[in-house]
Amino acid sequence: MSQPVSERKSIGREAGSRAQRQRNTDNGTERHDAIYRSISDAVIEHRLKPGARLREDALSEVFGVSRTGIRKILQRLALEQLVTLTPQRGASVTRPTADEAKDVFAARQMVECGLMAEVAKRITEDNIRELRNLARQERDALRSGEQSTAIKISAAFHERLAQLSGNDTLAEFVAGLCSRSSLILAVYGNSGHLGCETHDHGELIQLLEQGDGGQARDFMDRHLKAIEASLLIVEEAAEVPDLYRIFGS
Amino acid sequence: MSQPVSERKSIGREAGSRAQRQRNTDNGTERHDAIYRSISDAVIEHRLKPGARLREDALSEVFGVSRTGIRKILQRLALEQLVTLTPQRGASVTRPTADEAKDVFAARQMVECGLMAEVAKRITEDNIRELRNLARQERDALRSGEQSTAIKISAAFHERLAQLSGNDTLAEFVAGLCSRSSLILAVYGNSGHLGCETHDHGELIQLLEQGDGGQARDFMDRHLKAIEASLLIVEEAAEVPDLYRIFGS
DNA sequence: CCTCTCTCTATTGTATACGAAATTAAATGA
DNA sequence: TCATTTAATTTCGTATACAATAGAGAGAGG
Repeated sequence: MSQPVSERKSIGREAGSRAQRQRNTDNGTERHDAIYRSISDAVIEHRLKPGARLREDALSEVFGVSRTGIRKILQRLALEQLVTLTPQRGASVTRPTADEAKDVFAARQMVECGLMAEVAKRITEDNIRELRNLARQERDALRSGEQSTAIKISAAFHERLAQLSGNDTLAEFVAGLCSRSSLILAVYGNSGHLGCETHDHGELIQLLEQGDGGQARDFMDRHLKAIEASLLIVEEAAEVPDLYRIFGS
Repeated sequence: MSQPVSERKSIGREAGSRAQRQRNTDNGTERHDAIYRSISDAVIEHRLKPGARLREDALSEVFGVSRTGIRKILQRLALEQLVTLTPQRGASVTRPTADEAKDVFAARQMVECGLMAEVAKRITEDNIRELRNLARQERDALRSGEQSTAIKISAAFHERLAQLSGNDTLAEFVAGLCSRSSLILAVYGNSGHLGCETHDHGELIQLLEQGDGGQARDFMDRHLKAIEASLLIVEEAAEVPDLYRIFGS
């Protein structure tokens, strides 16, 4: 369980090497993007659990790309805080701390709520349709019990919403926050009571359709507060327990 | 001027190679960080102008590190939007567009203003002293006509302010925005009328010292609006001019 | 039986070499 | 004289090889 990748060490070893040799001709950027998304999704959907080590060799064998490319991807993931890169020990899926969770949700509350007015102003019929579509997919995933898929789609919903504000910088920031939130939900989430309530997003869309930015903002505020409140934040053990304090002097 | 680095091509060529070979023993991360800061500062202080190409082997010769390390640093800078990495043509200092400038300042307004209340609550005597120190340094730099230094210190001031909120995620975001702002100021800045007025920061510190979060927020709002208003945004030429529209049908 | 130390292996960090793509310059034809 | 095509040079993208380090495991001593 702690080495989720190395289980498949033997998959496509020589085949991978050959494939990548030939692929040199076509556009490598796409391939790297695909791998990036692949790992990112695995982390977000909790198929790679926090703390899992991501060895460069193993990844390069699985994806048939040399370590150089993997390192690039890993660095990108590290800057998004999805993986942690410890200096001489390699990469591992980040294990978000309670503080981090608090910060991320505070950030989301500030930015996403702040964006609602602009979104309500700029939203079009097409956008509404698209959002409804996402909300429906999320509901379906939730019904069929695919929690991780639901979490991913929920993140995509919030991400798209931020994009509609027209501010690319803030949209990108929100996207990063949503990814991290997915990870946080995967760790601290109460499995019985998933992050976003099913009907929440639908209601929000309705408010936006009416062009009521103020109410949308308030709704988003409650929505995010509700998600945060649903987290099971356990006070984590200190790295090195303070035995003196615990056992008296 | 368009190849600001290659002028010094011959500096420390073999010496660099030897040095790095030996330096393998001590911590290489520091060296990379130093190079990163070096380039970052050069961009922020406008010694490297927007559009300037950053050739990998030129940088590797200047800093005495192999291209591999340079690439890593360049990617980090690219993710912070300080340099642009065009697929098959290498790295260059990003030339912020007017839209980007607008987005960045909108983001700063939302986040930095939103943070003021928390900052006012948490600020300590030591923090006040530190901020006053920065404000003084900025004033001095401005008096001696060192605009680029003043811009850098001003960014550091805003950055530190955000850190005091205790929300690391938002603080990092603000730090990135400040770097980009420096670049924007370097491009669109009216040289007669530098971004932050000298007395502004001092006044802000005073409001924070009094613990008046509301007023601090309003002040920051005006402050950022003033900076943005001071920008000389020229409508940029479209990549490919629409000749039909210009010359009639 | 537990703990401490030493060695060895596994994994990362860095440099270098090779191959591909793009831009530039020159040459030739219209 | 200008445009078009081709060749050459420059620069990036990727793989591989080698060096260094941290962690695990075994062995010895208490």
